[in-house]
Amino acid sequence: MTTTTPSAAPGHRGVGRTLRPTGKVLPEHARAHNRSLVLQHLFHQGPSSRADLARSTGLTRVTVSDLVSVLISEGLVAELGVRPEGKVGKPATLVGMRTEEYQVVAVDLADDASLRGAVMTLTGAVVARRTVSLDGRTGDEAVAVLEDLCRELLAAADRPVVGVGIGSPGVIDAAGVVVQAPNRGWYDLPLAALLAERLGVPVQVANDANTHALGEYTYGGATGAGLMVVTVGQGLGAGIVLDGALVRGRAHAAGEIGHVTVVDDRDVRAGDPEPRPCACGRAGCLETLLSLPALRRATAGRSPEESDAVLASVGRKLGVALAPVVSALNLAEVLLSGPPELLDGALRVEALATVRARTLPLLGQDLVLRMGSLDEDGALSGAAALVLSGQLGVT
Amino acid sequence: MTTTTPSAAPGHRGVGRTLRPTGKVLPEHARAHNRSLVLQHLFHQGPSSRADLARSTGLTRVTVSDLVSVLISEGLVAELGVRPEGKVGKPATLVGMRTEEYQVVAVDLADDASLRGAVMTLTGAVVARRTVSLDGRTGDEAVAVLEDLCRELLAAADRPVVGVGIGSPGVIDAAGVVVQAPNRGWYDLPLAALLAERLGVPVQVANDANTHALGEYTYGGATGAGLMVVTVGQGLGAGIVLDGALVRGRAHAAGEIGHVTVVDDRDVRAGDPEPRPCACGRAGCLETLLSLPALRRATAGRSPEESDAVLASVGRKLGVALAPVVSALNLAEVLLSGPPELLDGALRVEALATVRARTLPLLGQDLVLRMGSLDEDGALSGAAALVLSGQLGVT
DNA sequence: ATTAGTAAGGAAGGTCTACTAACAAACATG
DNA sequence: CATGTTTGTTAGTAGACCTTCCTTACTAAT
Repeated sequence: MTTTTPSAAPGHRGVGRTLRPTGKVLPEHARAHNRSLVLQHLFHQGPSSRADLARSTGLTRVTVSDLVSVLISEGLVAELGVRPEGKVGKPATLVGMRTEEYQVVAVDLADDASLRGAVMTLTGAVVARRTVSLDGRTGDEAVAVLEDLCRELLAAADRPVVGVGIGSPGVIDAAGVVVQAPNRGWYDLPLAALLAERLGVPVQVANDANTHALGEYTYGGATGAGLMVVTVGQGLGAGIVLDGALVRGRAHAAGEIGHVTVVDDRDVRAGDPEPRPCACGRAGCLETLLSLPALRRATAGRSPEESDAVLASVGRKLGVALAPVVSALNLAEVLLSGPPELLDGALRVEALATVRARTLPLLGQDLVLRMGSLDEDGALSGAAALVLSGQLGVT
Repeated sequence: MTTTTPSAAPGHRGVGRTLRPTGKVLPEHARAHNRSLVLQHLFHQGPSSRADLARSTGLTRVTVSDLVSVLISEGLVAELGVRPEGKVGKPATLVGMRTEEYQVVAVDLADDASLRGAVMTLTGAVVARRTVSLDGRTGDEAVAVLEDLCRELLAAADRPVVGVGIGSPGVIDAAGVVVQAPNRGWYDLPLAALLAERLGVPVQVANDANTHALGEYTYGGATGAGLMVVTVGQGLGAGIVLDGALVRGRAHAAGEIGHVTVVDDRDVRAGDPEPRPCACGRAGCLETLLSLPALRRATAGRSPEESDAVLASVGRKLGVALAPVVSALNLAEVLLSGPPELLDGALRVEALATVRARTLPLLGQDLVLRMGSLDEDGALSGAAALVLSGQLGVT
């Protein structure tokens, strides 16, 4: 660094201790932003005329025409002929994003035993699938398996591939470096950069729960004004979208709600069963109640009524944990992702009731707590959304 | 509106249901951003040379020189002579923000009975104070009292005033419209626009707890990567700063954690006293335990040991409510604002211990939970920070 | 059939922004 | 004293968007 500046101006009371992230903005960044804006509208609104795009983006027709012509020359957008509906004036020429002419490779690493991948169109339709077993391999060997899977999927694509998106458990920073993913034995592994170099294709990597949230926002039509997606799988994760952007957190660990304590000795005194030990080394974590293994164990061999009672009690714990988050962030939507037969019943109903009962009515009343719109391919859709976001700026 | 676009392209599975906030970016916006960037560095790092600014912003010396010359012509920045420390090369000309040559009017509406205001320099030093009693006036009358106070403060300023910043309880949107502030009898009141027109000066209005958080970030040197400021006063509020920006929430009600339920019948079974009724119409809200009236009532006439026990139990409740938020957002810092004799002892210690005990060690271990750096003028500093942010882009 | 009127899209020219390249000024050092 | 280093400025260039004006193509009214 340079030797900078005298300590402080008079009157500064300790201002400026912390590093503030700053960044210059160049006109070309504005251009990229506006380009994404056009793509965004075409993606979500479907084919439009240039004039339509000008109206909805606020840019002039000239600028939109210019941006569109670049997008057409790149092949991302195509003219689709004249709009049929007749009105006064010159008929509009529709342009549309060529969402079926490009593909994305999406990989879901949520499962401990196997890697699931797919080739998808830009709209999230699955074109081909591949699944490979890990057979206990971890570390560099697991990376090699992942790389092979990606190659296979890239070969299976029958259209140009925009990029590879990977949703993985663990703590992953914005550059796609896996800070830690204990299940895979990955620590400080620059997975995105590494695969991008080996595959020769852009690669985006992010936490699986976070990508899931992004997927619900991009493909599921969820709001971006305050969204939390709770993913129930082997473990429990969550992703939060505020103001259209993923929340990452100080150490890139935002969304790790699986290990919030929800059962302690006070709860036992109030009538709860003993807290179960958790893989994290403590006990009573939410994940010990709300995860597929935990839910299956708790409902196995029970009558429907008994199961519902158990699921409701888990829903209540979830609601208790969600209430402060909903309040602090004034969330609009909380989505649950996982098997509907376990989640979309007493559990969900009780969770919503609990959140409503425990928050300011102003905050809780309008809250939506529902199942995610994405099916079992939600994780893959999220990984695809990651590519759309990273490569095209479309969310 | 126009008649837009056919419903959707084939393959769109319900994409684009919700309105996505978008906005074009023009080169002039980039310019404004870079201008703020320069001001920001001068504000926080103190006087620097143009070359220093170029290095720390990433802009070229030419561009920085250009921006600085504009700022100088506007009077916001001044040359301060040559840097004393001799090194090789041409000596640097220091330029600095003229923080003492401009003033800000800040008003704190947190108190139910009176309005506190001050004239402050841009660095947050108080130049003059005024306080007026409301005498029970509400609605338009309260607005009139506020307007008079602002006029008085504007007259008391002996330097040009950059703007008026107001921190008020209630739900307030980004445009400074008071959606609801029951204590004042304000509903859908465009307070910022109204006062700006009457006073002829830019006016910024935001929730008092949110401004407080902004103040800790701007003046207190708190991190912007994940900050929550919990303000304990007549009631309980909070503000959250993520990625350098205030979280506003779906209905502009982010930070309303005062009415999260923390005592219910299960807690009673576990040994807690009966939940107290709350002003919100429910019972057992955090605010019924953690607010100045509640804390004073709970500690009045108690021995220090008894008081500490009470405060610790309140701290525990706070910790239980904070744990899910800290986990979900991976917060870096939680600050408490209010009387240190009540907060900065057993309460804070127990709250931190509770959060740590109830969150993933990775998340809780590095968490800082401390008193805010701002003194009793914290609310005013926050209001001043609001003006800096709104008018100059400095946070 | 003709004439208005309306809307879409493109071409020309202008302004703004930041960049690169080159240079003069001012100082420390060998 | 010559040399090298750093600062800040001047001049020229490329990019990005804007305003204005024009042509094209269609509907609606006469």
